[in-house]
Amino acid sequence: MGAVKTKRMPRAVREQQMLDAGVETFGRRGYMAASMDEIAELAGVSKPLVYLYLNSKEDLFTACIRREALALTEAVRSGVRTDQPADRQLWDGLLAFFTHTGQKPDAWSVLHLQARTHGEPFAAEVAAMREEIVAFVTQLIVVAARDALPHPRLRSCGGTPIDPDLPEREVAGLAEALVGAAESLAAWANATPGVTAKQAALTLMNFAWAGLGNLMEGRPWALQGVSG
Amino acid sequence: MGAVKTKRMPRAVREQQMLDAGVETFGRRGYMAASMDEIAELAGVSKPLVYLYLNSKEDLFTACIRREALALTEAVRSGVRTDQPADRQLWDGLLAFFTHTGQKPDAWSVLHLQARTHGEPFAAEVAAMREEIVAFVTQLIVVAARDALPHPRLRSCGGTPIDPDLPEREVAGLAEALVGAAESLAAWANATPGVTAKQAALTLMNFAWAGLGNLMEGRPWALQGVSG
Amino acid sequence: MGAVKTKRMPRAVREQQMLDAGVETFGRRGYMAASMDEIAELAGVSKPLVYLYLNSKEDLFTACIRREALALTEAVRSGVRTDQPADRQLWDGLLAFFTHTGQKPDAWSVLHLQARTHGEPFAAEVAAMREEIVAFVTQLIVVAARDALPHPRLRSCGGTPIDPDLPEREVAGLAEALVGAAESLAAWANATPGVTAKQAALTLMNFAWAGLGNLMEGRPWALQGVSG
Amino acid sequence: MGAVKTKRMPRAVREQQMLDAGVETFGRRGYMAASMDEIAELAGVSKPLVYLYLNSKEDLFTACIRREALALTEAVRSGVRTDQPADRQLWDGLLAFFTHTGQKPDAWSVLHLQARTHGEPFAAEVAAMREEIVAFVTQLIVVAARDALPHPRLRSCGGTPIDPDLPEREVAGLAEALVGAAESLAAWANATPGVTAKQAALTLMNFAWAGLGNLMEGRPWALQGVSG
DNA sequence: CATGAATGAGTTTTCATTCAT
DNA sequence: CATGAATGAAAACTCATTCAT
Repeated sequence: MGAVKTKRMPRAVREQQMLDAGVETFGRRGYMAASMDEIAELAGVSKPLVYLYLNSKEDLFTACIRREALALTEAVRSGVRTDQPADRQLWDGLLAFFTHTGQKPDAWSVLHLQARTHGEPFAAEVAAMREEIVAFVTQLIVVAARDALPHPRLRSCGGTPIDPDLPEREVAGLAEALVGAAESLAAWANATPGVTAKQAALTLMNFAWAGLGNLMEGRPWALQGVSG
Repeated sequence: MGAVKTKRMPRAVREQQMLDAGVETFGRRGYMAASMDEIAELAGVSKPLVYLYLNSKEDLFTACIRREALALTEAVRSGVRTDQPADRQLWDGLLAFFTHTGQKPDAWSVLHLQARTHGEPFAAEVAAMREEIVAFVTQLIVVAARDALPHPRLRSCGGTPIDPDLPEREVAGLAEALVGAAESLAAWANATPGVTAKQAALTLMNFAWAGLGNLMEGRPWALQGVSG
Repeated sequence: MGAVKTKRMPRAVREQQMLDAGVETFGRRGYMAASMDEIAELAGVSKPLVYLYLNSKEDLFTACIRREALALTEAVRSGVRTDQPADRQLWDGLLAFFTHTGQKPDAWSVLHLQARTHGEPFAAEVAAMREEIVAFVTQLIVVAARDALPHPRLRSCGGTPIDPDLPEREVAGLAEALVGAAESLAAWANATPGVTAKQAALTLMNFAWAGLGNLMEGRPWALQGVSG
Repeated sequence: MGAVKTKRMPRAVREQQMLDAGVETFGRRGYMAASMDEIAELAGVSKPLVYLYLNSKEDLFTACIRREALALTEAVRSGVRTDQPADRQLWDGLLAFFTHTGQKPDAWSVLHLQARTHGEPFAAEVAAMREEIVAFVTQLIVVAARDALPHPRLRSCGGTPIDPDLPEREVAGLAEALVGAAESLAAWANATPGVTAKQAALTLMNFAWAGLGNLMEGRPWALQGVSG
């Protein structure tokens, strides 16, 4: 499992091994329950070397979060081609997302659970990543509303939605819901044997796209006795 | 904040005070960072008494999770009337859910974050609650498919979906997505000042219902080059 | 050597045992070389109890310094009767001082060496005690100058010396020198077998008193080519 | 501050740079708190080189003590001309002493505080230096007793005092007191802005010389009820 | 010579947990 | 019942020291 105990490696390599061990341990045990002893052993080095290179448990955790957040956003980014229609972009993004989180469950645990559960130095780190993704999704929703599903209400929208019926707050909520659903499905797919990234993506696509579509077309869900 | 230090109370009352203190402390500090000292002090009792009644930190945490899970499901259950149409049931359930999580943020933090972040004894506890909710939502989806959006494909479905085109796995994924979205929106609503339970519920309703509807009507999202 | 391992003692007693162990260990090993493990063992308790009662190594050290500084000044104070002539007061004070430091060499090491060698939280603590002693000696010098060794220059001095020929700074220097000599002699007496407190006091009395006397009488040491 | 990082210097020079760094660091941080890392960096060399040249932290500290002890005794020795009268020799010695300690406060801290505070390998080192100074002062006292302040009691003394009324032990105590006073005044002068070496020397001269004088002349301090 | 890589052994400190009263 | 007294075990972190290059 852990790196083979090899002596005398350049610092950059050792650091990556340490981050590997950190992600694995933090992801499985949780931030607080993970001990530096265990991480060092898994990395195949002594504890002082971990401290020499990464300074502290907090810094190590932050470095893990940062590396994995970068890797995830990079995976999603490189899976999407921006010259495609919005729904295709969303599909590609989701597929890349579920593929990545499925391949690196520990990293996903670090980002999705551990980082958010342990207060401010860390939550902010992952919040930045999340905002980037939410912004990407928001953008897709807006673009979809204008290009793919043209409707008088939205016809002359610019980059930011100004339509009074679909205000910023609501779009933010939609993006939040979509991203939240994706995050949950990622955990579910990881925990449910036999669920592939493609299936997860398709499920979410089905769930979300038409709902968004109806919404854009001015046919929101409504019920008597309920007012927004 | 903590219970007033009063002497000689019946065991049941003392236990509830301890659980109150536990939920508050676990919710704010996290499971590991919460100390039994702090919890005992907040509960207004001595530490040995906490051990006498609750046995251990693990048991205390489990008891907190169980109580709050019960309270949440109970809140949702009692918000829903099963003689209503499916969409109304979903709406009522979401409203009850967001109202409850908004009123007890520490309890929600315990259930949503802490319990899932700290391994097996606890994750299972909250998973049980989650499954109940997912089952409820699944049921609503199935009922909606048959009653509210009748379609030949689903006409003769019983309590469990057996239609080959909408297999269990897919419905489970949809329910998972919906619940996940709800969970994320709960955290988002708690963290975003000015977002009410009603707004959160409406956002999710809009997002989900029409998507589900289209799906039920046999018009899933599709893209050339993508096959389920 | 250490306290006999007895169980269940009241806090006040245990704290004194811990301070005893602290003084002994800090005095012999030095502040930094002393380990909390060693102190706890010598006190006959477990380490957590030391931390429960004394909070930290720093606080423990400070408590040791404070207790021993108080004990020393108290010993000197109670050895002096203020209704006696100045030289007798000085003699009694020195005797009490050397007796005390001779009986508690570890405590003296803590005050004289360790506390001054380890920076600000501690140096200030012992500086306060020292200032009290220096003030007492200064007072004796001034009183002696007026009462016991009357001289025109000093005749009408009040509590504080205002004579331009014997300014505050110089008296402070003299007191400093006397106290410094006493401190050194205490260490010397402790290190030289066979030197009693009485002998140390007599040596210093002989050394200092006549010098102060001549000084008061306006016959300071002078050498050609040397100007103040 | 630290030595400029230059390559390829002869060993003797490098060693001096290391000792410089050691004295500065030990003097400021204390022996234990000083880290070899810091010393190596301040010296502008790598840590292994420090070990190659100086072997260990203990040896480095010892070397620092030894160099500075030598420098101090050398400074005092070269400030005194032995063809001068005893009081002049004492004056010159004190002046040289206070001047040197004032100019090298870190070195003085090493000798006066750190070396004596950290147990046997080091205390012995500085004790040797101290003994040399005490011997020099003792010699001055004896010479003064015979030459400058002749008195029947001491008339036929040789290099070592044999008079039963002024035995070795007592002279040693006097020298110890004088040296101790000097040491204290050195620290006091370093810590009190505006006190010059000359002022410190004059204060001590005034304090001590006449006392010694009276003593030599057979008029020691005496009080009824007190017997040596 | 000089250094980046590496560590064994130790430090202070905390915490869940139990007993005697 | 209730609590002050007490601890075993383990955590994060540091440091003097060495080796391979």
